[in-house]
Amino acid sequence: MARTTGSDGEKTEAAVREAAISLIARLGYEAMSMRQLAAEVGVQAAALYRYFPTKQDLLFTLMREHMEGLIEAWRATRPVGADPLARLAAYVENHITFHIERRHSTHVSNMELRSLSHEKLTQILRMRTAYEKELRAILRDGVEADLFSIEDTGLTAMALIQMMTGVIVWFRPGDRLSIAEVTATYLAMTMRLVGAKTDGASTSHDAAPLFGRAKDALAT
Amino acid sequence: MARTTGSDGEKTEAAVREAAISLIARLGYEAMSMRQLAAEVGVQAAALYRYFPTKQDLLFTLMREHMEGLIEAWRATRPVGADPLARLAAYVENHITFHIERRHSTHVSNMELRSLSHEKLTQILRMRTAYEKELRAILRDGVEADLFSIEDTGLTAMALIQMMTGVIVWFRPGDRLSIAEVTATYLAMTMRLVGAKTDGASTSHDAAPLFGRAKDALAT
DNA sequence: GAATTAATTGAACGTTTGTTTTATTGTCTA
DNA sequence: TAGACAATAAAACAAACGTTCAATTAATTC
Repeated sequence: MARTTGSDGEKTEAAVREAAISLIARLGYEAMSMRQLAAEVGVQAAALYRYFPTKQDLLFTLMREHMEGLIEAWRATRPVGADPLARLAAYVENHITFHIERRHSTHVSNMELRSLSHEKLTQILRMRTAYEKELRAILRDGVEADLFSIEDTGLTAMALIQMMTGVIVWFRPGDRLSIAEVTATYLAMTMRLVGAKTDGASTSHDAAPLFGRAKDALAT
Repeated sequence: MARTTGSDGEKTEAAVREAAISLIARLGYEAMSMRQLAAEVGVQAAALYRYFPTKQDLLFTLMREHMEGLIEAWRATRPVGADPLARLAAYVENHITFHIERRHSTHVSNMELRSLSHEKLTQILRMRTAYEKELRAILRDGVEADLFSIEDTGLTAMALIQMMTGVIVWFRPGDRLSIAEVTATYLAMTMRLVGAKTDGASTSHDAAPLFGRAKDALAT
């Protein structure tokens, strides 16, 4: 046999991407075989090579698009010119919702970096660094404006990102908490972590009002 | 050829463990071949099967021992009967130093869970849950004693563990910061994150004194 | 110093791997 | 309706995989 009735290149390629993300997230890149992926799509293994020259190119494409999506999402959301507090809140919200909504894709991008060639790895890490740099800038501005109390900007940025991305390890859609609730709680934790000085006389004792406001902000 | 001069079972087994941790951490479990591991040890692939019945058994042994070591380290360090603040500080210090000192082993235990059979996975997860339960108990006690301000104990415990374990992603021994400095900074961040009420009138503004005390505590 | 045990080699097994090649069929265009 | 092109199947490739087995030698025991 050969070409099957109703076959369409674009649809097949999309199906390959989707199946690959799910399969790599579940089994790992090395453990997933091209035959397995092809079977999931409902096609022969050879057909995959019409869309991706090699297995590693497929992985790279998935990762690149994930990072591009993340950076684009932030670019579209970030409140330019706003105060560091609002910018930090926007960063946290964007980061968490993006990663929860793309759990599988995030898993792939975080776990399979070592399967990339040096050259491709560099490309992905460049994007990642650019994204993280935005958070460091927010923290630095906040410290300069005397809004945050931070010992080490770089270290705090890494700690925050690890904490936020870690959500996908335990969170499952349809859990006890909604995405908005999780995001609100993480936002409150973030604000305390950076020692944020909220409007007036709020001390470390009463995180509740901050928590409340975070929730409101997300409800819109 | 056959048995080589000076060969010793115990030494070989230890060398296999060590090489396996390093190799799996760098390449991943699936990507590492038994022949590669054998070459690193300076032995033929068949010799490995004298010590570990299968490749997966080797992985499981490494993970089990890592978890046993972590739990034992905490058991030996934990200040029983102390107040939640001191217990939390001890937990953070133990967790971070343990993981930094065993970066490779931690990488293996965190990244290769999916390569375990259902039965072996359950065993590892049981240990992990028991360890995390300790942190949740500390947080709960702290909230009850009105020492912490936390929205959700379980969620906060996960966030803290993700944040702390994440250290191994970016930290390299011999970095700008020493292990003690990193631990001290993470301790300060943790205390703010849980809204810890320090001795007297400390608010969210002045984290510096807390930071200073954390450093002192670690210097001993 | 002979017998026994411990440690390892080297070759081989059947599978599975990523990838390539060739042939075949559906779909679109003129 | 003929020809061009797109999309796939089927078979084959060499290489690498985890693992087993029999043979062999070093160390230990008696």
